[in-house]
Amino acid sequence: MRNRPIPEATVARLPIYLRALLEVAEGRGELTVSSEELAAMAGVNAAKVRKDLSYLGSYGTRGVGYDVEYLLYQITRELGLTQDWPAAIIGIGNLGRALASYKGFSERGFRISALFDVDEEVLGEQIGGLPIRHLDELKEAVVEEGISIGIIATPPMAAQEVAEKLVDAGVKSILNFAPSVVNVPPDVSVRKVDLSIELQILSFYQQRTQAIATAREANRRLAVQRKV
Amino acid sequence: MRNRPIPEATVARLPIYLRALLEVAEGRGELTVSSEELAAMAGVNAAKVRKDLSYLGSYGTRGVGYDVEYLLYQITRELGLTQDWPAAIIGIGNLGRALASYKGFSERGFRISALFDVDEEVLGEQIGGLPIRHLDELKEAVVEEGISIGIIATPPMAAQEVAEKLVDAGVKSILNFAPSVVNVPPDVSVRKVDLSIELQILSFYQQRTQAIATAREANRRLAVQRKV
DNA sequence: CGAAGTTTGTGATTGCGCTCACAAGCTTTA
DNA sequence: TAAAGCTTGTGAGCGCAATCACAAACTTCG
Ligand SMILES: NC(=O)c1ccc[n+]([C@@H]2O[C@H](COP(=O)([O-])OP(=O)(O)OC[C@H]3O[C@@H](n4cnc5c(N)ncnc54)[C@H](O)[C@@H]3O)[C@@H](O)[C@H]2O)c1
Ligand SMILES: NC(=O)c1ccc[n+]([C@@H]2O[C@H](COP(=O)([O-])OP(=O)(O)OC[C@H]3O[C@@H](n4cnc5c(N)ncnc54)[C@H](O)[C@@H]3O)[C@@H](O)[C@H]2O)c1
Repeated sequence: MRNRPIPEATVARLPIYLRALLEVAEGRGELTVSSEELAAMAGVNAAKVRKDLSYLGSYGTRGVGYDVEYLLYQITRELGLTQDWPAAIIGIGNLGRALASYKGFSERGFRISALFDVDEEVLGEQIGGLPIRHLDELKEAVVEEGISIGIIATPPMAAQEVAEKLVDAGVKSILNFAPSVVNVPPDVSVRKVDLSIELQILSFYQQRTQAIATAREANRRLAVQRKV
Repeated sequence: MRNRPIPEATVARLPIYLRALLEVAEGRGELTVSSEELAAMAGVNAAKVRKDLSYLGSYGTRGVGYDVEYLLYQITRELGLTQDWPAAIIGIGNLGRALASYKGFSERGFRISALFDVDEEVLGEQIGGLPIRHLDELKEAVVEEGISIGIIATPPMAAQEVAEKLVDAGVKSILNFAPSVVNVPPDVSVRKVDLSIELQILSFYQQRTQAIATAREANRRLAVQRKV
């Protein structure tokens, strides 16, 4: 089992377990944690927790649970969080600024180490000690700072072009906030965060339940009418 | 087929098709579009596009493709975007401000119609014409403004409490930006956007390919050594 | 009109992920 | 030491989603 490739769905949950484990470690000084407890904290099924963790190896003890510190270390290592991941943000507008001054990234070894834009107005401005540089300097900055992650926060029209510049500079991981599809070579990972899509999914389900409620209401009225 | 419930995976892709269709409609004045073209724009497989659209009904014409305007209308209707969805943002810090002044939401009928916080310092301040109100006023605002979506942008510790207040006020759809698990009754939908998790997934895959590259390199060196 | 060319709609197949259920293996207790 | 009690690790079964492949239905062309 432990030499099998880790399923994507599992990879996506490891960060959640990591967060739960940190909470356990910092909070009550418990040394071990059961899959049941972890499951409750992560909001998933206990069997899923066990199967997920079993892909990393047999790090639990039957009858006891998982050693918190040890499991923390193993997940951290598996996710590649024992090393530092310098990241660059491209497009320093509303969203880019919020991201640039967000403290939460550094907690897991992600360090924003360069900011880029093309607007003359903002070039040179400092945010959290970092100057906004021109996108033309991207390639040299990637090499100098060892940047491994590119965060795109430009308008959608510019996203593909910026992605290509990132790829050209050697960046293999991209997080895209612009609502547009970006195409990259197969050796590059792109993940997108699209708020508008999330809202549309919510409205789909809400509309659906509203429609059902309305239909029920109509039925009820018809029933009453028939009785009268 | 068209009376079957729409699979979740399909719902998540409809907004992407919608965006692609809008691009087709506005750009070149093409009246129809093929599944192949849509697939290319959405970055997915053509068969998937056809199957997805078939859940909405048979809106295409064989040998021709899909009528752009008609399909636009059908997807819009299915996603519930023919009506307005007033939303509230709770937690007006770095991220909340970026969201509050984002123009992109209104394009699809999402309207930010109230802002909430608990910090005395920011209460009363105006952002984009909206005042920041105290969280205690949430319930009355939800009723008055007909708010149907709650966007949580508070620190993680406050997220569960805020979610409960939203639920209590009657909100059935929640978008959570705080890195924490929130539990809600089964009739409420929660979607989460967690940037830190996205970065960790990226680092997992990047570390993995780096590890492979390093292993190859080591092998190569051993091979050279053996030859010498 | 008939044949060739397009493109949809969908049955069939395959693969992936979730859940269940339980043996294996540990701790505690007497 | 033996029995009872927990909790892990994982095989088996099931359902959802992706892909394939092709008949059906349309358009175009000769
Ligand atoms: N602000 C939000 O809350 C929010 C929410 C959801 C999605 N988004 C998306 O995030 C992206 C950024 O949003 P925003 O509100 O910060 O927009 P913004 O207009 O405030 O900022 C965009 C920035 O990108 C810069 N830019 C433009 N073209 C560029 C290029 N080719 N290279 C580098 N920089 C370039 C601009 O100069 C500007 O500073 C958009 O795609 C938007 O749709 C934003
Ligand atoms: N800023 C980012 O780019 C970013 C990125 C990823 C995730 N996040 C997450 O988004 C959330 C907000 O981030 P931020 O950077 O805007 O933080 P922030 O500290 O700038 O803002 C948080 C705001 O929430 C308010 N608040 C606190 N408790 C509250 C309560 N109980 N009810 C209502 N409001 C309350 C605070 O007064 C403050 O105004 C955090 O959970 C953060 O982890 C932010």
